[in-house]
Amino acid sequence: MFLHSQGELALGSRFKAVSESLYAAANEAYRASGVDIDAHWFPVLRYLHVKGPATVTKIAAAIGQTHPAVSQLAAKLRKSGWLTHRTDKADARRGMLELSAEAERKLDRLGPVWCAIRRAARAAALRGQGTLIDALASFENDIANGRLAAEIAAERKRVLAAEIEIHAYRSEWAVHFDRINTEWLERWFVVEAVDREMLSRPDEHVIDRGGAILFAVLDGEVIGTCALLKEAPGVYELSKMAVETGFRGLGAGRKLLDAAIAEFGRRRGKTLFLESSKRLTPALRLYESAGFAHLPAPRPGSHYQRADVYMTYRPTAGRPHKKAQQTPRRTGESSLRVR
Amino acid sequence: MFLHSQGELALGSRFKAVSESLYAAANEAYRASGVDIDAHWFPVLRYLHVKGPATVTKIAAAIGQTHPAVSQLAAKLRKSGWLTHRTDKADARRGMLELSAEAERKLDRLGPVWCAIRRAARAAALRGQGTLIDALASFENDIANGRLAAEIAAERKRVLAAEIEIHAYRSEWAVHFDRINTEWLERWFVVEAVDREMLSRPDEHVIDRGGAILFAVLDGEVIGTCALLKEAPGVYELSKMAVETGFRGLGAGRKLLDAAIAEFGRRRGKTLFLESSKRLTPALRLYESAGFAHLPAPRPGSHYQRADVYMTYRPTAGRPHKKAQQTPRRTGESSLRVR
DNA sequence: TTCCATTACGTTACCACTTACGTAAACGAT
DNA sequence: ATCGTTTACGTAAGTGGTAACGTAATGGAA
Repeated sequence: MFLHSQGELALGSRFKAVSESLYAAANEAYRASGVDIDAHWFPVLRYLHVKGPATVTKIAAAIGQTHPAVSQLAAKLRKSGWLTHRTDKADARRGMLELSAEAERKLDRLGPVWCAIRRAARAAALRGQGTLIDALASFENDIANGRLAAEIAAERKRVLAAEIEIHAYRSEWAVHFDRINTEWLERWFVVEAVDREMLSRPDEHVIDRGGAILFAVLDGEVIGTCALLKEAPGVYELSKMAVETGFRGLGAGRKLLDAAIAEFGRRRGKTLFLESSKRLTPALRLYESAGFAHLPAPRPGSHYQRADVYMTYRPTAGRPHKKAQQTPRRTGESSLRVR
Repeated sequence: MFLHSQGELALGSRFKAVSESLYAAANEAYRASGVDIDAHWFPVLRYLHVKGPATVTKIAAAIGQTHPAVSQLAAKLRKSGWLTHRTDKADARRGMLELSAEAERKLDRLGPVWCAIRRAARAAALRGQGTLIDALASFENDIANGRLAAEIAAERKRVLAAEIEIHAYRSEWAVHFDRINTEWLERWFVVEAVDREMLSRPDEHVIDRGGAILFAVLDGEVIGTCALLKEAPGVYELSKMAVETGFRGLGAGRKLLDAAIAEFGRRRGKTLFLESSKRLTPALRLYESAGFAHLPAPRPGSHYQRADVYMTYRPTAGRPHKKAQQTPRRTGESSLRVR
């Protein structure tokens, strides 16, 4: 092609073409998943999904676009029911954009598609070797002959066919323990120094002190974590339970919780407690169904100021363990998490 | 930035943003050069400049855009005098787009700017680690802090300040000998098997047979070539004289010709001839001014079927050699070339 | 000769995004 | 308390592109 002979001079045109092809490939994947979503909406929707409600200008700055672009898209998404908008009471200029419940539910399940796109794109980018021009040419080639789209479809199939597995701690997964919990903390609270410390050195703060960390893994991707912190001999705290945005409602939370309780049993623990927040109702319902019972909050000597829920595990109070594994709930636990 | 945390998922948005920034950076360089041109026009204008007149659909296919895009741009460029349009007599559907004389003249001088853009872009790409995604991040970084624009400006200054030098043959420049002559041949005639053979192995076909190849070099970039082929003892043919598109009118052709004649003298040659075409009037005028005189074409035993001009060097017929070096002509020799 | 598929290319409508600008609220210095 | 500046965000207009369609010429095949 003529443009390729122009070396770096035509990079602008080629980047733009690649950009549009990527949007098209992503849209194809969304259509295949039966989700009525446009790839151009991704930055805004994903931002709101991961970070929670935000203003127009904040989103614009975060995703590198102008605020009119976000404003116009938001207007459209509001009309089609993806977003709700309420003006701030404190500052009448500001309007908080928030995902509708339905939008949240749709996005909660998009993880596998995103995973497929990410993998296929990464593979295509890595196949390009050498100079930028060569790498770009390889990428363009994969797009032109449909390889990228084919790989996205194949990866999607793989991921959808895979089962969620629970694995014990591996130090190479520490980064995911950090990533998933940090994302969750930023969404719902704030990351404090204590959090950063534990998340950055989980070997030291959890494993070496007699605790355990479990990972939910889907086709090789870490999508959820859960920790069992040893408070005292026989006393464990269930903590750092989080499922990655986009992989909710697949039963990962339930499997993590069951596995954590099993691990607690294997260690012949006497007391298993957790602290959480009333805001996280879906998570609380999960705990209740697994056999946790409420105690008056706060727990004496609690590490967390904002914890207004305190629960302990009472095996007889919940339904039997077996049943939990047989019929994993698939209804939207939008934020399975213990604090 | 939020988008960067999304890995390959946001590649589409990022490519698009970088693309737009590249256009902006290029536009800044054009503005600095005082050329009233938009970077978005580059693929179309450059195609016409390098390849010659073409139809809408042909251009569209070559530059990877849709034909309406080219059609609309062509309409705009026609209005502002960059293009002329004449419908084909043989096929009334087709219309040949052609650069106006003024456009040709402008583009002939843009080589230094393009060179600067190419160098700065390549440098930015090399700062990335090698994969496409790293290169993208490097570009984003250099664009954000203004480094790309600064380097384009700096390179432009360097190139503009540089003098055109004539250098003897180096085998690592063989690729440029091929590139520049192939571009030229494709523009004006067609590349035949004989051409391809000589251009791909100049050592063997020119140097080893007692000939010479000269290169015009501007700040390290090879922008022109010229060959002295040994026909027989004391008999040389001036051939393969070409200056790269975009570097015309800088005097490279004149310098190459003078250097070739000097080399001919150094070898104590008796006869120096060339074959060319009547279509290439600016080149013919250059040869005449350097001391070449017309003989009846075709030359007995000519290699070239389409050569309808045959000239030999008559030192006394032209103005003295010294003067040529003192006052290089800078008027538009749009296609300095011997065939 | 007729007819239909193909080719060339223009037109239209639309889309995502931009720049430029306007409005209103909030803020801060005097 | 006032007034200029900043912030938030909407609107309008323009840009560069696409998809879809229309039209006219061309070129076989029936």
